[in-house]
Amino acid sequence: MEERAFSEIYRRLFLAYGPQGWWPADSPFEVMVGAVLTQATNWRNVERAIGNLKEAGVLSPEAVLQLPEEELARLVRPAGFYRQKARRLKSLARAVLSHGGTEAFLSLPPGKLREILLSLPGIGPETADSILLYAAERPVFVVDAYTRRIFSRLGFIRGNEPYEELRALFERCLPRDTRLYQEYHALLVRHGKEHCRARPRCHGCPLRELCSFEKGK
DNA sequence: ACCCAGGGTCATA
DNA sequence: TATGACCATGGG
Repeated sequence: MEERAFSEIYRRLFLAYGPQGWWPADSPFEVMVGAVLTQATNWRNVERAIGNLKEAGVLSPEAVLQLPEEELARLVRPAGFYRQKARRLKSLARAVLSHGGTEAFLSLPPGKLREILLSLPGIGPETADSILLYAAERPVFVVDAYTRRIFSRLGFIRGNEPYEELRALFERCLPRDTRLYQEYHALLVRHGKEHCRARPRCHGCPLRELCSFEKGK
């Protein structure tokens, strides 16, 4: 049904922007940390926070668990929501270690891993799936706000569907391929920032021929 | 002075 | 199921 269209959109995005090299991180645990810190937050600010963690030498589950919560909060402060994020990182680190470390944790069966992640405070479907896709490298399609906005403006969805419904839609319409999902999500974020913000800048949009949104102006 | 950013939780109806 | 308030920093 939409298989053709979804693949065509990917093709155009890749042609327009090229490979995005996601997720930008030096280790799987850094991916997990970034996934929490970037919640409703500009990536720039996340980079500062992660820089602080590296500088302090605490970018490991062991160190995060050791560090007093107030100290952790001070380090991740540039990322905003820093008190709850410090708490969230703590509980994530605790879960990782209780399953034998990052490697063992990420090697759990994907369904089981997803269940554990979702049971943690402050980890919802998008954060969990980002970890599954970019840290555990499992073929899970990540649905974020840009995905909703872009595809609703293209006319394929309303935009307010439940998370699982959209994830199922994308996974049904695309080949089950981890690299494809990684690149697709990254391209959607790139395209969203560039052309599909709340205040749209449709001029020069690589998807304009497919977009039913411009007419509404 | 606004608006927004690579969400999630909780209370309410 | 579906809104709304809240969390907080930094850039445009």
